[in-house]
Amino acid sequence: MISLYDTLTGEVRPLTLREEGRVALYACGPTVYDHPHLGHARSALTYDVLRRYLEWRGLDVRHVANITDIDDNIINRARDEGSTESEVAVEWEAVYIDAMAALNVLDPHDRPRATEWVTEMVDFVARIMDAGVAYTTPTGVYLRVRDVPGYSDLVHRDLDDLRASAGARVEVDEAKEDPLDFALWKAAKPDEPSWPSPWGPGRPGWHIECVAMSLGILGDDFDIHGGGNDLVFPHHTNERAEALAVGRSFARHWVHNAMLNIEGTKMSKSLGNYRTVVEMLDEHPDNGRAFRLLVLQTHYRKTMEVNADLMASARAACQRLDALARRASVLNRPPESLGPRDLDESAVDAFNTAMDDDLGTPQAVAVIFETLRRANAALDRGADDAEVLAATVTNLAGALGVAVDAARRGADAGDAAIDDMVARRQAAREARDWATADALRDELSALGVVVEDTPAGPIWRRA
RNA sequence: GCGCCGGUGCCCGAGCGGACCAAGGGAACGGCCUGCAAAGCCGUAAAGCCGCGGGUUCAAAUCCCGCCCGGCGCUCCA
Repeated sequence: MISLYDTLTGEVRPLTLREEGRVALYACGPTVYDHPHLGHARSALTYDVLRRYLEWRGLDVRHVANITDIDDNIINRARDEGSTESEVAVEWEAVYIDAMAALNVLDPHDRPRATEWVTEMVDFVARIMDAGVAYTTPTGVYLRVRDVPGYSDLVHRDLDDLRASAGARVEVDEAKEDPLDFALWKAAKPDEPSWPSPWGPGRPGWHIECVAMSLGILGDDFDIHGGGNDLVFPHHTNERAEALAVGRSFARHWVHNAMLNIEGTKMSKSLGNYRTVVEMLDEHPDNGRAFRLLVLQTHYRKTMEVNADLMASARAACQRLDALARRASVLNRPPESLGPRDLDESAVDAFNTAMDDDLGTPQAVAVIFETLRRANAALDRGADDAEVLAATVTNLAGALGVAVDAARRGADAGDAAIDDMVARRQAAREARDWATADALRDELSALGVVVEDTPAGPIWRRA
């Protein structure tokens, strides 16, 4: 049985599905107006791993991740660049999608864009108005929070308490009845993109988009709603209020991933430690995979640390995965020839047990590396179970989206020059000309190439 | 200020009442293997009182109280 922490109830509880065998998952995506940063990556990876694991367990998952392509940031960016909101959104959405692909994040089944759902949003707002829990002001349409029972349940804070701190950072709009009330529809300002509505031209409030799209695509009572824990309030709280206001059942389970720190402190532009996914990826060809492993090694609900040393150690760990695959590739039954049914049972059980318990990826990764050691030991003594153990490592890593690649000798191989040097070194070795062999190895080393001698001949890889 | 989450070895990070495993990854050191290496295996960590101080319990890293430190959130804004 798979259990997950549910933000609403504040406890780890069994995942009870709306429909047997099928999971409807909605994860909040980014607002596209700038480079995606490592926080976006962690969030996307969290739900990618959740989705992959559910599928690994045989469930049929429908994963929806939205793209917010209209909001203040986009409008400001367009204004600064002298371009249009649409151009900004299209440009940055492409960057985001490329970055996620580089991280081996599976494409969600649906990637709805806010601007394509405006009609549904207007309709949703209208129904909230009909329900009598919203009102209009010169600046837009607002939801009357006090009319929604249980409004603050998701944040686990008292309503008065919330109200008391409202406005601590942002000025309160005087026209609102209550400082907690929030915009469902924003009246158009000059030079801003707008859509027609019963309340005049304007654009949708942020929260209405996710309700309209999640309910619109997945239907009432869908299974899991996820996002960064910074979205618990106000975003998810308000989404939920909108759904409740019209009497619709919203998410059955709320999942939130934690933030990340860079060099021990929170990542922020003002501190200058703001890191984008593209920068991270550019620093090393294997960083995409290494970052995923790093994310997996910390539980998703805990703030994680990222720095250059940790990236390097994650890369080293990934190398061990590949090293095993290289050794195993010469076996009678290499890893790719064995399927999920042929794997080491104790390892798979331990892996599933860890993952079933609120996505225990750190323990799951530990199981993979313990199995890796067992596989290498079996290989050393030529034991029969080496094949199964090696395949287990590859499959379990794959279930988490970590690619294991025996052929990873530098994707940019084709380096005929290096192949040639390696061959000359091997010839020298066979002639017992150690001086020449070692000199060649030194040259290769200077090029960042490591040579490994195996029973099947030398193989090389980039350090 | 209010709410929530954290503080475990050189670094990261599991564990969250009890068999002494305080997992796993990285780094370091020793051994085996190797022509020598690399990879791999085995083993080690003369300082881990598991942030500090109390308490509960036969038993606490794991529960309770206080304190210190870090992080996140505190409406139309990741």
